[in-house]
Amino acid sequence: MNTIRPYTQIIDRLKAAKLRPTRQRLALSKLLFERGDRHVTAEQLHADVMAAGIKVSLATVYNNLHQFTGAGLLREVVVDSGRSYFDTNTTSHFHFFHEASGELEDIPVDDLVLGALPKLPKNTSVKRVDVIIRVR
Amino acid sequence: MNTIRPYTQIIDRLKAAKLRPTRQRLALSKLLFERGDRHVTAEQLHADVMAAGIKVSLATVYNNLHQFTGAGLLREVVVDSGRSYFDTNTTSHFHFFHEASGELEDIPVDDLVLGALPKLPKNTSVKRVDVIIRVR
DNA sequence: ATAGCTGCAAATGCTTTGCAAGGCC
DNA sequence: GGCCTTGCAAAGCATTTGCAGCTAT
Repeated sequence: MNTIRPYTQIIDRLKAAKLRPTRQRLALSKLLFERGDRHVTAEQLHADVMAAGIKVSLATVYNNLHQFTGAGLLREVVVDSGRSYFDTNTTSHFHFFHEASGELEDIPVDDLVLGALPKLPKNTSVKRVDVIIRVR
Repeated sequence: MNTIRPYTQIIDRLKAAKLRPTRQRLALSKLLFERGDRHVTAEQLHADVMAAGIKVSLATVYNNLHQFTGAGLLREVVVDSGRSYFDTNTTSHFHFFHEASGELEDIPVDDLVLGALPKLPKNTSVKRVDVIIRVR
């Protein structure tokens, strides 16, 4: 059957983020957070959720991806100008980008260690460090 | 005066890249390659070249930026989905990105050393490593 | 009841493309 | 002359926004 059951765990997570567990949001959350680490584009997630039989507009997918990102449940990874990936792994880690397939792959944390950070520009603090190894 | 003199050095560089030294291409080259390291967007460069009194269309700026990139004279840096920077420094180095101003800044090579690269996915080779430290 | 969500379609912003006219070799 | 370049305007694409109607609490 195609109904999405309202999993307590996900609902609690959404409540903690002050996001109402609507039908659409629940469906998206299930796809994102119950399948392990994922790297999805808005289009892909939209296709997924439609395939699961839940009607959600693409605009709503975008809105939710950004709300999740704002709440710290997702991390946005920019690879191309013109395409954003959303990563369900919000811990500090880096990526391989496969130019041929357009896929993102996590780099195991221990496999790439950054040396000491450089001296930062005056009056700034680090918001995030992005490392992308482009392979083909 | 506003005329751009056809600098031999630049012309040779263009010839080596099999790009005809047209008036527009020369003007763009001068702005890009005679001012030290620069990080420009297509829009910025277009504004610069217009300010220098040479009429160049935005499409031509894009075309040339890509031709230069293809010829290895520039390097494209993706920071945002929806905005591309072109870097005149084509040597291996990393960047600070100032979120507030939208500016890119080179990190001195010695200031950030990458540890050993991780094991690559099967049948792949590294095309490029991008490191962006986002500060605010 | 009401603040928050959603869907749709239109708008946006950057970038690319098609094609006729122009310029370099 | 022939081929590369350019300019313009139109098209493309991913993403955002405005707003009327819906829904969770």
